[in-house]
Amino acid sequence: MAEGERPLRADAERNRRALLDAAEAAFSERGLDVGVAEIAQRAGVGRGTVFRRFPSKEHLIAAIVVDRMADATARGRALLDAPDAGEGLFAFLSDMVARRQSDRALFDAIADTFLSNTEIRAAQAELVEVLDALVSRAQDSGAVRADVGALDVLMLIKGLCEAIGPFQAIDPNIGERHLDLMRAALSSAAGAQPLRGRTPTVEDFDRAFPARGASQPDKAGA
Amino acid sequence: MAEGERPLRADAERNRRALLDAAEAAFSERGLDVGVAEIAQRAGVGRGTVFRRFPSKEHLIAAIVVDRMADATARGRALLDAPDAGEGLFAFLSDMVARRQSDRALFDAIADTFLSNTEIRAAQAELVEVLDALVSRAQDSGAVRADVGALDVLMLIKGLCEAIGPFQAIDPNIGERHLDLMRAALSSAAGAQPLRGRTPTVEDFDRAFPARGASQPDKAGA
DNA sequence: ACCTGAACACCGTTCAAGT
DNA sequence: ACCTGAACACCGTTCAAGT
Repeated sequence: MAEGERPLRADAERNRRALLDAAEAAFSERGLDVGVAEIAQRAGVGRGTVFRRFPSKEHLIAAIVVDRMADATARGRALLDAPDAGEGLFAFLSDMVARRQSDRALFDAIADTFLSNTEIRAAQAELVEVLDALVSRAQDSGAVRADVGALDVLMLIKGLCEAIGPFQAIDPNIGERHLDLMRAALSSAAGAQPLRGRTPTVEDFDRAFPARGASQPDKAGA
Repeated sequence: MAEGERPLRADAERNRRALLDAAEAAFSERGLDVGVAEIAQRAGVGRGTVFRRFPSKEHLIAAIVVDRMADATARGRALLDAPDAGEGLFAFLSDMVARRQSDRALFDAIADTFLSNTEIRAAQAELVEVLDALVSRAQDSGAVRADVGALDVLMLIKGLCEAIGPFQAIDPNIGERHLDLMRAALSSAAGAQPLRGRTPTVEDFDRAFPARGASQPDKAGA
C-alpha cells in the first residue's frame, strides 16, 4: 500500500540501513530488550535518528520481522513445486523451525502484541496465502487430514516455536522431534476422529489482533 | 526449602495478602505490565512496601504463578485415580488449557525468562512429577504412544497455550480443537512411526533455564 | 520490625537548535 | 531534509526518616 514514497536522501537511506543492520545484529545477540541507545551507537548515528527513521522501537523491530517473513514466504512458494505435496508442506514447516533457531529474538516478536502491527499483518497475510496453498495441495494428495486449515497449521508452528524455546540451544534435535509429533497430528490417518470446532479464518484473526496503526503516510496520497 | 521462617508481624502479613490479591486482580484485568504503583495503591499500601514484601516485581508475579501451578498439580494428582488412564491424562491437559483462559497474564509469565525463578522451578518440578505419572499410566493402558515423555507433553501444553493466544477470547472452542490435534499426536496409533531424538530430561531443562536465584534467606540458616 | 514517599536509575520518546 | 543530544516521561527500585 505504501508504494508511492519519494526516496530518502542519500544519508538518510544510509542511516536507515545502518540502523536495520545494527538492530538485527544486536537483537540476535542479546534479545529484543537492547536499548535504542546501543543500537544507535552501533549504527554510528545519534539517538534521535532512530525515531526519525522509525516511528518507534516497535516499528524498527517490525521492519526486520517483515523481511524475515518475506524470506519464509518465498521459500514456501518455491516448495509449491515439490514432487511430493506432503513433503513440500513439511519441508516448509521444518524450514520455519530452522529459521527460528538462527534468530530467536525476532520470532518472539511475532508473539501476541506485535501481530497488531499493520506491516507485519500484511506480510503475514502473504505467508498465510502460500501456506494455504501448501496445505490444500497436501490434502489433495491424501497426505494431510482434510479438516485442518492454514491458520490451524500456522498456530501449530507458532506453538512449536514457543514450546521448544531455549531448549533448541541445548538439544538441536528437539525441533525435528516435535515436528514429528506435529506430523502425526496432521496425518490423514489421524483424521479418522475429526476435530471439534472449526478452522480459524483470517477474519477471526483480525478480531483477535485488532490493528493498532502503523506508519500510514499522513492522510491521503500526495 | 525455606520452611523455617518466623511468621511476619500481623500488619506485614496483612499487607502481603493485600498485595497478592491486588496484583492478581490487576494482572488478570490488564496484563503483567501494570505498574507496581497501581498495585500498591489498590492494596492500600505505600510503593516501598511492595519491595519490602517481595524482592522484585518478578517475585511478586512468581508468588502468584506458584499458587496457580500448585492448583494444577493437585488437580492432576486427583486424576491419577481416573478409571480410564488415557482420559485422565487428557482431562488434565484440558484443565490446564481452561485455566489459561481465566488468567492469561499469569500463564504468559511461565514463558521463557520466568522459568529461571527458583520458586517457580520448584513448583514446576512437582507438576512434572504428577504429569509423568499420568503419562506413564496412559502409556501402560495403551492409550498413549510409548516414545513420549512428560516433558514432551509439558512442552506441547505450553505450545498449545501460546499458540491459541488471544484467539481463545474470540473462539472459546479453539482450545478443544487443538487439544484434539494434540491427542492425535500422542495417540498410540500415531506411534507407528517413531519420533526422532530423545525425550527431554529435567537436567536438560535445568541447563536451558539456568537458575537465577531468588529469595534465599541470606547465607546460612539462622 | 515495618511503613512510607521522596529520590535515583534506566530507557523510550520528543524537540529545539544546528547543518 | 535531515541529524543531534539535551530534556522529558515513565517505571522499577532504593533508602533515609518516621512509627
